[in-house]
Amino acid sequence: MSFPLLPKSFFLRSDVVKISKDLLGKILVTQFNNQITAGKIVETEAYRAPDDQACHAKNNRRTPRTETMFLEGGIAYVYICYGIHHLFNVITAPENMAHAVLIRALEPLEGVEVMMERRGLKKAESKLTAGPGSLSVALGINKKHNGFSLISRKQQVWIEDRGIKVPDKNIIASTRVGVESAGESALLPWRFRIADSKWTSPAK
DNA sequence: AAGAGGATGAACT
DNA sequence: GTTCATCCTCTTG
Repeated sequence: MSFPLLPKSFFLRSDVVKISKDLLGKILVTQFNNQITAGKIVETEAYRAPDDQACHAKNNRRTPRTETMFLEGGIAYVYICYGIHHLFNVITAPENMAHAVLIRALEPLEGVEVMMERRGLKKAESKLTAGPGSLSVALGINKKHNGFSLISRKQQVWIEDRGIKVPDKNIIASTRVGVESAGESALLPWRFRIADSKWTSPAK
């Protein structure tokens, strides 16, 4: 079986909020050491420079870390949070527009045994892949994948479209997690979850 | 060169 | 609900 990948044009659109919703129901796949792990995206957050003050690249701030965000859409942005957690984002929009979608939770589909082993869990409970730090561990994603292309299978991380449609009425929008210090931007309803999924991280 | 703080998660009480 | 692990990045001096 071979499902189509999301085309570059999917990522190059300028509305990162729309893309965040469109990514719900898509399949994030990794293949490291010939082990496939895959999960349906059930929770995302949009980050949009320059106006969004919760975004690392707010006010188009360029640093060695944020430089990835200014690259052309269709690549991964992975950074370390709190010194421990590797957070996986999808970069969108054309070059020099620093937009990103944080993937916050997955519904495990393939390689569940591998994921459980990586997470040190004995059961496929929701904490296996709920929360951005957890899903990165489950899929084997870490900082070294920063900048990897998502639009081919060659760099072991990609996103498939398996034809799952998530209607608007099944999408819960709410404020983003952990951005309280971002002033007015903290109020933006840019966190999106699939309403009937048990695999998302908890409501606030 | 030093210090503060962070797009979290786990283990507590 | 609270604490804290743990370290990289950025700012300041």
